[in-house]
Amino acid sequence: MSGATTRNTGADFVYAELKRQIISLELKPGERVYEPAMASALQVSRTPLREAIRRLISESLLEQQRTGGVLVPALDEAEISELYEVRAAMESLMARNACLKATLADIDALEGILERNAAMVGFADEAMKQGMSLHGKIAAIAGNAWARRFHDQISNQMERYRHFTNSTQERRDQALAQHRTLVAAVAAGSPDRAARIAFDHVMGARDAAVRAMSGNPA
Amino acid sequence: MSGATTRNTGADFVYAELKRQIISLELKPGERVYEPAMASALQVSRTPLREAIRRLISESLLEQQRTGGVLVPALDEAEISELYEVRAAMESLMARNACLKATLADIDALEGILERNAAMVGFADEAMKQGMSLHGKIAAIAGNAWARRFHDQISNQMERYRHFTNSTQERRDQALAQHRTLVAAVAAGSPDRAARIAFDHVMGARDAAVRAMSGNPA
DNA sequence: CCTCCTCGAGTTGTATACAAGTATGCAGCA
DNA sequence: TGCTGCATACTTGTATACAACTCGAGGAGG
Repeated sequence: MSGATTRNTGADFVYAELKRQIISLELKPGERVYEPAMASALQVSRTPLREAIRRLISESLLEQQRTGGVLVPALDEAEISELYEVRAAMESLMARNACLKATLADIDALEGILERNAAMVGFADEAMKQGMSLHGKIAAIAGNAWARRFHDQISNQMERYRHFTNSTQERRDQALAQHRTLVAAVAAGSPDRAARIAFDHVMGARDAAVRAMSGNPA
Repeated sequence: MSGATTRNTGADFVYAELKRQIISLELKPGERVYEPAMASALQVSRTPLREAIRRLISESLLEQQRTGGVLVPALDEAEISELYEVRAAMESLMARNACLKATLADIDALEGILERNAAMVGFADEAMKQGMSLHGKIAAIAGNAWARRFHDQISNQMERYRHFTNSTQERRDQALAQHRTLVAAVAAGSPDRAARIAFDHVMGARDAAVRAMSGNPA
């Protein structure tokens, strides 16, 4: 038995590949996608390509223009702030729920992640990954599928802005400290406090990103 | 010049019509959708139908099974709680932002809606509409397109559960009172308080809905 | 010179034909 | 009886052909 969650269809492959190209900026913001060219590049016919494009449009990873035709959405400095805000709302909710549902084993797991995270100080990429895994664990504990869905969608969008929002070492140290207080709040079973910390944590990241962008105009 | 936002395509019509049927429960939860039958019922070929189906799947208004084939998602009592939570997070965020951005004219508009709302006491449907329009105005003031998007998606999902979560007159009175305090917080420029009120307001609706459902098992 | 129109290349939208996969019922057999 | 394997009808997935539309170039007329 393979663990595949869906039948392996060409449209799914095209979806994944296009998504990857968009998120990695391999397809440039503002660039138009022509169906015949893209279809032959991916070695499929226009039919599965179009189905993949529809999915991507409904996730705002592609954009349809009124006249017909499809575009990679342009990057917009104002949008990134909105993305952070929604992410803050989602993580805040998940922190609250995690607080209400966490078992002792869950709390041990969170603290374990925190320790490994602390060991990564100075390695930006690894620290980033650990931060993601902390959040992933919290999301799993919270167990709200819709929140996770939206959070993932937001993360995909934000990935496109990554190059413009590089974080500093100082910022990463601060993040680690905030993660500590967050886990402490979960361990203490204080949902309001956990929610507040998660919210402020992401909003702080927003402010840092906005500052970094205005300092580093694209 | 027509105000149409997109070219009038068959796929768009099919999308809107299917969405309507799903939300209104005209298509029953758990029911399978067969492409040839649905295509001929809507008088289009399978091609635009399939594109509409893909969009609906990515909004979770349809569900794809591993074997291929598409289903109207079943109603799930556990899910509605998650939907309310995410909606609470979104409205809370929007209330906060509205607080930060509202002009004096905006506040006047909110208070106007509140007055008209109060006049509707006793008319459940009208009161519901006014409640929506209050929230719509707050969303417009907040101006976070992603939050609005997600909120709309959640609202569509919740619509399917509407029949099982009828509210009481007492609950509607309470909602009106909470709306008053929310607008007051916005007028006073207290973002934290506004956010908190909005969150608790929706979470209260969640609790009421969950109670109503366990009392009225579907 | 400017405006408007026409025409044509090229693109998207739709229908249909075909290939691949899935489920159901029935015969054969232990 | 209960199970296996197969044949068949039907469904979905893909390719291709065709229709409708968009946009730009270029010429006619003002």
